[in-house]
Amino acid sequence: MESLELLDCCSPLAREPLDEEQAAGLARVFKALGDPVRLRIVSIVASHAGGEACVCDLTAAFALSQPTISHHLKVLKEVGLLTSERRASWVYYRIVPELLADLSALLQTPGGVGEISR
Amino acid sequence: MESLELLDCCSPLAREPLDEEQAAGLARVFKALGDPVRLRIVSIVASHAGGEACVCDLTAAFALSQPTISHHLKVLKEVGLLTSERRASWVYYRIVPELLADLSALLQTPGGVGEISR
DNA sequence: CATCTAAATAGATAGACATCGAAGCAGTCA
DNA sequence: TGACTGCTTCGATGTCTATCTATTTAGATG
Repeated sequence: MESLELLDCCSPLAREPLDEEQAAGLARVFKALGDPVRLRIVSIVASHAGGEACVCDLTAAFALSQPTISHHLKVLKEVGLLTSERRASWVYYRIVPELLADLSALLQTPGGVGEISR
Repeated sequence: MESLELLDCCSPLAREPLDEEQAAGLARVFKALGDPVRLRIVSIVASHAGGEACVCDLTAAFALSQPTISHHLKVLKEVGLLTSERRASWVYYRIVPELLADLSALLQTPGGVGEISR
């Protein structure tokens, strides 16, 4: 897992243009979220009791093969949105709230909704 | 442009799992942001003087052909992240801050960063 | 009108990706 | 140890997409 100081700190998109490197790093994360199945996986994990879900919970939630779910989990983990931990027979996935918070801050319209335009 | 009540209202990802339809709609938007060029376009437009930029501003910022930039603008517009307006010979693009704000709210960790895990 | 410039569309192509079944790996348990 | 279960990895495949060049559309202007 590569480090993910994509944002120096909470700078909103609108303050200044992203340089190529920042854009490349952030785009990887958004691309990971840019699949309906992965978005649902994230939301299922995030809202699951205890803040974690095992792969079996997830495969049960989709009409997709288990390897496909595993693939999506790998993608989400590679960009730093999820972590995993094996306990006994099961592997549990958790979200990384810091990264979600970073993305949230990035997208925040400075000064609040509707202040920039309109 | 289809309507975009993707979020009933600012509900964070973690409150409850997204249903298929919500996930599909949101994933389209994240996918649009999931390309480095498009992310930079959004940031350039958002941070540009007056809150708008013409296509010529954007083509000048990339080592890409004009049709390629046009393609990316179309994608961003189709998911509702940008609007465009023609004035004289030029077409000006603006961001839609409401949608960015919705996404920001969606990704917000309920209760603040780091409260859920760790 | 003829011409020029800005932007969009069309068509082609190479690379990426979501998905599957099959095979491999890792723990558990009798 | 052997068999079983949960998950990951591998390899193949059909679809999607980022990019290009060429063409077209739309305003402006002489």
